[in-house]
Amino acid sequence: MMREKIVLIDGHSILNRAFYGVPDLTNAKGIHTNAVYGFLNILFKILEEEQPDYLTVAFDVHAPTFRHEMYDGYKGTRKPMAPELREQVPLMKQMLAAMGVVMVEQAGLEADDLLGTLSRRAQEAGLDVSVVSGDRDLLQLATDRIKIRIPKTKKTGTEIEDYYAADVQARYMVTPEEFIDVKALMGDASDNIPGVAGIGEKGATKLIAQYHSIEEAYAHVDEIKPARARDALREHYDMAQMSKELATIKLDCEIPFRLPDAKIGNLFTQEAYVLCRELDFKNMLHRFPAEQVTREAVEITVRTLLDGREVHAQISGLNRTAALKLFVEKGELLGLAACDTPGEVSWMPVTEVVDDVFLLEEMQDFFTLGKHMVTMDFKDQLKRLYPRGTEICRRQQVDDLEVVEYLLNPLKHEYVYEDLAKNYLDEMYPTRGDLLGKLTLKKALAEEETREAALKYIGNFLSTLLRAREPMLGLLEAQGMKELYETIERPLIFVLADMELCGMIADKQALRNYGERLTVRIQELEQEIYAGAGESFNINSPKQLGVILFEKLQMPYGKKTKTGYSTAADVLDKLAPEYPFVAQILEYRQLAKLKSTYADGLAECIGEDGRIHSTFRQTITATGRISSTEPNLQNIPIRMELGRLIRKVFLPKEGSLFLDADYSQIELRVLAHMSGDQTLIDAYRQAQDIHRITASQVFHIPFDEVTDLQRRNAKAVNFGIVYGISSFGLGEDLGITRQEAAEYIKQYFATYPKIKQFLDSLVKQAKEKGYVTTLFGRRRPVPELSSSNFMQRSFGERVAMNSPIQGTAADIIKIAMLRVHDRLCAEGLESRLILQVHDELLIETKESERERVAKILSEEMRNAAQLSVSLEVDMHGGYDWYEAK
DNA sequence: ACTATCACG
DNA sequence: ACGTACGTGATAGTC
Repeated sequence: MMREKIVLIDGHSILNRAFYGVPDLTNAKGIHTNAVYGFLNILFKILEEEQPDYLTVAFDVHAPTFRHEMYDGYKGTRKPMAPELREQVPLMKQMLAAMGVVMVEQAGLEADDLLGTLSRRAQEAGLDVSVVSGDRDLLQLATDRIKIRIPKTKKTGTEIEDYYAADVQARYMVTPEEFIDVKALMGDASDNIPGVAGIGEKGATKLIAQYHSIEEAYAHVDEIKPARARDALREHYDMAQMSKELATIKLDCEIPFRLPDAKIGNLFTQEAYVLCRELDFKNMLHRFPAEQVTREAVEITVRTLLDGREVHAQISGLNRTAALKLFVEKGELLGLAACDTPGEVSWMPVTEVVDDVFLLEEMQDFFTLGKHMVTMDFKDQLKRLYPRGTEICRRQQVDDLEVVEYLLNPLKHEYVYEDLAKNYLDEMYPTRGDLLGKLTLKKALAEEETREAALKYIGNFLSTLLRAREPMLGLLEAQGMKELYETIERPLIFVLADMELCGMIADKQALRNYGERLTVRIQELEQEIYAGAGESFNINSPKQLGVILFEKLQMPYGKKTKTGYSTAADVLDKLAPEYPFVAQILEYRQLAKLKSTYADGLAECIGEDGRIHSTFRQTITATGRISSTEPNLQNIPIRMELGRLIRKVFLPKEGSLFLDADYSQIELRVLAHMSGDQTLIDAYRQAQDIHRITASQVFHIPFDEVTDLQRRNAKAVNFGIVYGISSFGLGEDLGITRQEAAEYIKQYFATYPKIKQFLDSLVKQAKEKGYVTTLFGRRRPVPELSSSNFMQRSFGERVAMNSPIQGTAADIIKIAMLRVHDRLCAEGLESRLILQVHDELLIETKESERERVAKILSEEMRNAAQLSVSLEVDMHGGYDWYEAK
């Protein structure tokens, strides 16, 4: 018969491990949650592996101090608990209580002693025991029935080291009981165990392995070698005995503990579910049963309407706002959901008689009553109703709560209705996944069993939209982002929809030819590389390549990644001059990239109209930029000639050409303006070549005598400033020492003192307020700045310096896009804005409109913002994208 | 699902 | 002492 099993967890120790092993996480309310999150992950992993019958977590009564474990568990000193960790202790206990997990803690006893006692008692009761701790001191508890488990939180996941008594012996050369004596001899400053001065880990292990105990060693003290250890033990024997007492974990404490109480029940309770939701532990929710009931404050009635007259009866609500949402899946319109009275939602599915036009008229009815529309995913709805829907909606006030939530919280990775309900209505709704699983809405609506859940989803969604609008817009205004939203983000939705619909011609045949050219060379290189390696292997596998380069061919490796040798381009670049083999690898990599991502990847994206319709995403980036996906048209090669040639496949339509305009150093100009540094402002007023003039001013050299190297260095410093300068990063980039880089930075700040002041003020603001802002009021929270982790805090500082600059530039080009788009429409031109690449706009321009469009594009980009330096624009025309750049 | 790499601004 | 430049997305390999 299988023995029963108990898992005992060292609560504070595991929480501490999790805290340092998991990157800083906060929930929507800013509460730190990483330790609780990491703890639960370890807990679940262990429960899954062990399938135990009993579970207990032991805590110390007083929050203990911890070794500073970020890099080395051994040499660290004890530190008081970080506040971000301290605040998670009660949260952790709350979570465990919610899961019905038994916790033990007792005044005067350390968790070690509780674990020691409980593990022995359980063993005697005939159970298998697992003790889970981050602390190796617990190894003295190991027997052949008591397993000590030490989790290591790595970036690749959690790995657990297991020790039965025999494993301790194998790893440390001593038995678990002897382990106590080893520790007593070597001492442990962090546990206030003095040990014997002059005997370290090695010496202690050797002595105990030989004599098996301190007492026995002392009995043979005259035989001990080396002399230093002998004298030390002789001198400090009393200290050794005292240390042993301190190091010994108690096994026989009085603890009121009854095994049946520790029986594992259902961990995934309603209470735990709610707590996980509140802590934003999204990927833990799947562990809970699907029918998990959630708190819903409002009973929502969803009426399915198949007849227009019924609809009219529904829209008499006095509310000025109507939540309207067209549900569109993969371009297919499923129906319109509407809600203008809380709790009452109408669902009008597309049927044989109800089509786009019908539903558009329903929407129009709401507008006619003077109602505002509130929705999410508005861009997709607009695209589906083009062109009539666009015309109708353009004149309305339509609020997209996804965009609003993005402005309020730009660090989110997904925007879902239930988060809005939770954050702004304090109501908990099931997620789409809870209700529909992986089904499409179409399928869920069609199936009898899932239809109710689908309607519930629609009802919850619309009801949330209707009621969340006001608090969200109120918050937006309170945070000073109303104007940003109303004049930039909200109207931009229309521009992006038009750009996506328009798309860009790509010549499929030309792409194929380009790909074939690459293939020829790739195959040549493959053969040469296999010959050079003496075997064939997968060149695309960094792992295999690393073995070939650094083991078989014995090249010196520069860097290592978590998983092995780094074979990144900057490492290989250093090897290439000496090893032609490496140069071949680099060329192969380059061509393989061009082939897979661009030649083949883009070809797959060409639609039946011969055009590529990228999706521009407005709610992704932390800084306010837009992003481009499926395909990404914002990273088409340009720096290397071979890659740049791809741009020849992008063509304007017959009778049109491309006009492409990009801002010249917009971020540095934004910096000059925002910092108000007169020297930099003047520099922009007098010279074209800003990097050269920077070099001249920073290095005190006449403008005409600046060498190319000096200019290059100045350029790197300028980039560094924009990225949130650090001497390490700059040094890395320029291949100079950190000290030299620091000297450059010092010189730079001496030349432009207001820039230093400005950047410092950004970090200060971020620390005080928790966020930084752009010139147009866009916010970027910087939670990393409150981290106790040096690396994360430094990252926060760089983010605080970079975001206002990158974000302001993003704001400016969005303004330009709106104005360009507006004028093209207003002036009845056929030319279309089709692409934005952060500081660049591309217009497919009718030949007959070339002059007018050129003027519009250049003017609107220059005048998008009035800064203390002018915004300069470089513009080119061409009959493919290569030519227009 | 995650990592490494590399394309762009 | 710690170990990085800021912001993205796509692909291939690996587990």
